[in-house]
Amino acid sequence: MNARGLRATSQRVVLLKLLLSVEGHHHLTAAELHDKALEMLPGLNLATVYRTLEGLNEAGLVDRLEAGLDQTRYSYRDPEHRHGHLCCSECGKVDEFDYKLVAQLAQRLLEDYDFQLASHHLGLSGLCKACRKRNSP
Amino acid sequence: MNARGLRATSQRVVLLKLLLSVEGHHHLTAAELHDKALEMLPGLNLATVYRTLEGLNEAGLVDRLEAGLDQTRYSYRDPEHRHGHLCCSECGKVDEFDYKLVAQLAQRLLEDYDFQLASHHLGLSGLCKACRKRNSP
DNA sequence: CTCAGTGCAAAGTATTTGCATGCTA
DNA sequence: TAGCATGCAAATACTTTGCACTGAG
Repeated sequence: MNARGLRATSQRVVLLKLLLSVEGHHHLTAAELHDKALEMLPGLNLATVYRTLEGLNEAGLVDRLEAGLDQTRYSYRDPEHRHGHLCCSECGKVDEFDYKLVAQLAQRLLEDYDFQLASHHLGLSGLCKACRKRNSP
Repeated sequence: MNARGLRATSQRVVLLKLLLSVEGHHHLTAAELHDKALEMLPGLNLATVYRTLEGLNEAGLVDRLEAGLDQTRYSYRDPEHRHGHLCCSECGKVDEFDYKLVAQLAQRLLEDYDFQLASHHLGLSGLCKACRKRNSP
C-alpha cells in the first residue's frame, strides 16, 4: 500500500478514505472513526481501528494528536498543509493554526533548550472563541 | 485551608508539602505522589490522591499537566515562577522553559485565532537533549 | 454536631494484547 | 502458500464513583 509495505486491506482503505474525506472529518477520535467506518464495513472491530491507525501513523500517513483530557485524535497527514492544533478543552473542538508559529517555537526550543519539539501533532489546549465568550459574560 | 474553603486534612497537607518540597518533587504523577505520601501517611488511598489533587487544582494551588502518553502530572503552582513544560516523549522527563515564550504564543493565538491558551499547565512533547542524541548517532 | 473528606471496592474509559482464523501479495 | 492483518475476548492502566464512616471546624 503506497509502497510502504502495508497491505491494502479493506479496513485500512476505508479508514484512510475517511481521514482523507474533506470537511469535518479531520481530527477524529478512534471511536468516531470506528462509528463512521461501521457504515461501510459492518463488523469492523475497534481494536483493528487502533492497530490500523498506529500502523498508518508509523508509515507517516496519519498524525496522532493528543488533544488533552483523554482526547487522542487522528488526522490525515498532508505535507502540503502542515498546521498546529488548537484543542478546546471545553467543547472538544479542534481548530488549526499557522504552522509558522509552530516552526518558530520549535526553533527557539531547539536553540535554547536542546529540546526537539514533536512539531507534527502539536496540540495546544485552551478555550475556543465560542467557549471563551460563554465563560465570560 | 489557605482561606480557600478547604479543610486542612492530613492527606491534603502531606500532598501539598510533597509538591512544595524542592528539587525533583515537581511534576509528579498521581501514583508517584501516592507512593511518596504513603511513607508519611500509611493507608492513604489512591482515590483520595486523585480527589485531593483535583481539589487543589480547582483551588489554584496545583497545576495539572497533560504530559502526553497517559502522563498526567501535578506540580505546585508558584505565581512567582510561571513556566512552560517540555515533556520528553521517550524518557518521560519534564523540563521547564521560559514563560515569556508561552506568553508570546498565547498572545498571538488570542489575537489571530480568538483562542485562549491554557497557559498554566502548557506541556509540549518532544525529545529531550539526551534522547535526541541517543536517537541520532 | 455537621458535612466535607476519606477509605474501600467496584465501575468506567480508553487502549492494548494473545490467539486462532482470514485474506493480500 | 506465507505471514501480515483481523475479529474476538480478555487484560491493562489510569481515573472516577457510590457508600458508609471519620474527623475538622
